[in-house]
Amino acid sequence: MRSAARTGPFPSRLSERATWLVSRLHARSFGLLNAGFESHESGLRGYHYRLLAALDEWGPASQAELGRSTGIDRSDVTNALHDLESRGLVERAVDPTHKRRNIVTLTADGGEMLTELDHVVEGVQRDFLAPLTPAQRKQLLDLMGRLLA
Amino acid sequence: MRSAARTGPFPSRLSERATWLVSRLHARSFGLLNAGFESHESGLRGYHYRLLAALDEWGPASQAELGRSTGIDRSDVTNALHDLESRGLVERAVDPTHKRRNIVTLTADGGEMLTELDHVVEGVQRDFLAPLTPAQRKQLLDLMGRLLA
DNA sequence: CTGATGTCAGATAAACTGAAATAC
DNA sequence: CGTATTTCAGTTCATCTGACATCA
Repeated sequence: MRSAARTGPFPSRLSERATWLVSRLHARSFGLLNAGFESHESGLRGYHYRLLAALDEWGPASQAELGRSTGIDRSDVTNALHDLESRGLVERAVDPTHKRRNIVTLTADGGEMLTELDHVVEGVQRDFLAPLTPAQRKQLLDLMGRLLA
Repeated sequence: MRSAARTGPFPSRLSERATWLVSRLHARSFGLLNAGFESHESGLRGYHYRLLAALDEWGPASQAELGRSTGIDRSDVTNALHDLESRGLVERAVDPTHKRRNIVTLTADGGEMLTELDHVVEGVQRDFLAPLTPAQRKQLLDLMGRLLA
């Protein structure tokens, strides 16, 4: 093994690479999420949850704003919102002040669905963070939030 | 916004969902990594780096072991190793004690390539962790490591 | 026979690209 | 004209599935 011979400001060990750790964590949380959504049988997936949660957290928004706040591509926002609208979980109305723009609003049904999906995500988060103490969980969420701020 | 009305052991805000944070962080680090590998012009990507780094970190291994330690699927390990072998960065030899198994070894050229790619990944890590203090970076890597242990 | 391994062909689905039409 | 929004069609690429032959 060559790593022992290296020196430098950053670790050379794969297990200390932030990119690798994040990638592995993503794979795990993604798998847990998919299993959770699958078991819920609503047919909704990560994209849909993200959009519902964003509408709940930040209120009505245009599709472009939703895309920016959730990190979902504008064209994928369109597709996912189409699914949500056809189920009555969101409503799209033309913005009177800017007729090209849609104002997307969470409906009552959408709120209920979000609450259900939230339980799924809560369960996933519980499993995902299980190895950590409550203080460590808080710390991790805080640090990840700082990175994204 | 409905979130203010919720109560429970876990946050209802999207920005405090571990799954969402990890997903966003992954997207960012993935983008940075891709840009880094692209600029390096070696034609190698994340898979290749992971395998080279795993061989460096844990020494020669079978393909199945590599798959388990890196989280890469067996069939993808086969493909990526084919690329690496054709460039002389790794060598594959049949395990004399188990003829179905290949022992994969990092070559000298592979070690040099890894060092180069490591510089790319170091740069990415520097950018990625820039918002955090050195102490916070250490803490984050530690917490992520615990989750994966 | 059971189980692990390496290989191959193909499917899946999130993420991205490019272009068009509309509105400011 | 330049910019932003929505939509559509198609692409990319990491990841996963299923099957098969080989060997302990």
